Amino acid sequence: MDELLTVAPKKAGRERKTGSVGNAVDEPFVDAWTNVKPRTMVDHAIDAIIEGAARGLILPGERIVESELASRLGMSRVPMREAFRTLASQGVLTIEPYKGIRLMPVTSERVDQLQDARIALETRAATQALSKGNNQKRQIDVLWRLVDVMELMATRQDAYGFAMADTDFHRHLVRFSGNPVLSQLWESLALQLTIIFGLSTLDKTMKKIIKEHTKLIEVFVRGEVTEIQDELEDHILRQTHEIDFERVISDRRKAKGP
Amino acid sequence: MDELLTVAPKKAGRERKTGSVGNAVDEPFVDAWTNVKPRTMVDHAIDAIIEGAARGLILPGERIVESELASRLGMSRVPMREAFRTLASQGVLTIEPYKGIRLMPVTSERVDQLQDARIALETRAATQALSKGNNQKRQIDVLWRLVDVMELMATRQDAYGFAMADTDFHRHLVRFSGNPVLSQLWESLALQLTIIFGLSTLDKTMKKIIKEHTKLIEVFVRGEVTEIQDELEDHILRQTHEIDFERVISDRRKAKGP
DNA sequence: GATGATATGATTGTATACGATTAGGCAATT
DNA sequence: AATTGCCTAATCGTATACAATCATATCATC
Repeated sequence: MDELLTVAPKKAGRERKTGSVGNAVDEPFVDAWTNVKPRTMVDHAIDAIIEGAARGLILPGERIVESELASRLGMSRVPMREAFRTLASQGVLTIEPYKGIRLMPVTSERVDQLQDARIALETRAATQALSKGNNQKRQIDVLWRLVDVMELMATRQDAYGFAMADTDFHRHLVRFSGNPVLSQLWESLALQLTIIFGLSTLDKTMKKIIKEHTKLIEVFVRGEVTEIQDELEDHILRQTHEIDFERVISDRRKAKGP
Repeated sequence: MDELLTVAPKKAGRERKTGSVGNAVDEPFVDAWTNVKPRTMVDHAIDAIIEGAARGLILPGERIVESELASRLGMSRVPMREAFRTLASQGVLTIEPYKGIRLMPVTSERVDQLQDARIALETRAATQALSKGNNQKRQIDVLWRLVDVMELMATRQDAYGFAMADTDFHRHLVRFSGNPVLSQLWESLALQLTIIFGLSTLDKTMKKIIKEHTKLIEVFVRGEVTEIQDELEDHILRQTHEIDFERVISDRRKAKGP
């Protein structure tokens, strides 16, 4: 970590939780105020680590020194360690007592495992969403809007924004299951995948990806369980295969190198 | 928390990780030494909270005061808080900044959600296990042995031991997928369900439960994907329906009452 | 009586200080 | 040369001390 992590400041006041476009499945607009929680140093630390990892300031498998990062972020080691515990429990970091903390090691095998777990969660979520009839206009509109965002980002060649919209698409699909447990597990996977892939979305296949998402929506509207399951599985596996994993890693190393 | 949590002492030395019967899918016996990690205060705290919750010393939704529990376990608040962060990230606790820590609130709705997520993970795991041919003698033997344990515990009327064997059965089934990510997510669910149901397994249906597991093994051996998926889903849902949820809660309150 | 301001105690969030463990170098020994 | 023991620096784990926040009670005001 040679570069400064200029992440922390961000106002010490109160803000809302990590937002995304829409609200929950049924809840109208109630929580907009009740969800306003104080942001502690731990939250900042968590955000900083995630962002630092996604931006390649910390590479997979690399060691993180508590005191160093703490002082860099302008806090003491105590909240730092609490952030570590949270992220370790989510699979982002590994803690070895008295040895140190490392960013999760990344192999193509592990990516496959994460994607496989994703398939498990997303297919179940879609199935449950359908069985609850959560594929009506209200939900579909959200998905179409996100595809619009993806198209916008594609024309702008904004790989980061594109990836975020893609993530949001799937996040909402999972939410339509109405099962927060599924959502929470999914978020943990999404976090790890975000860190692994970072900003490195390959622009040439954006059109293809958009097409796949429109197909997903169409199938979801139709409401055939096995069909959406197969479509989702194929979609996720395609994503894995289309990413040149070794290139992502080597790009990272180069970008950070000297 | 009126009663003493006499959980902590347990020697300060080094022990191995939380054990279960067998090893991983492929790994032989290599890690028996390399896996020996130092046990820190945080580990003790985590164990104590889980055990205290499973034994009903802390009830769902109930508040936990850091300093109180810390002194009870003979440690300072710092490792205590790290344990809280870990468990909160696994859904066992809820943290509200400056307000306090609570054991997860429990409703029958949440149990359904947990079980639903379990179905997602276990059916996928079984599917993957089959596709990798991990339903050979070596794996099946493990499952049969666990059914034997269940029978032994049933004759002994040892509800706790029975529940543990049941859990181990499913744990191994998930492991046979060879996907540690699935396993990790599953452990998080198992932890929450353990805390919710605690020791309160109802003895009258033990025989029925054993029969269900033998059926599961048979179907697993046969290797038909959709069949094992359906069987697993039914099995898990039956478990949910057979448990008198309100009774579990009220028993807890009574047992702790005065 | 309802409302609002203010003080007080309990509890959480954070910083600092100290003890414990590891990793690596170097010399002594075999 | 390989092994062993000991030393030191770096880093982690834990305890303690202090600051920030919340909840409640008390009181004044209308």
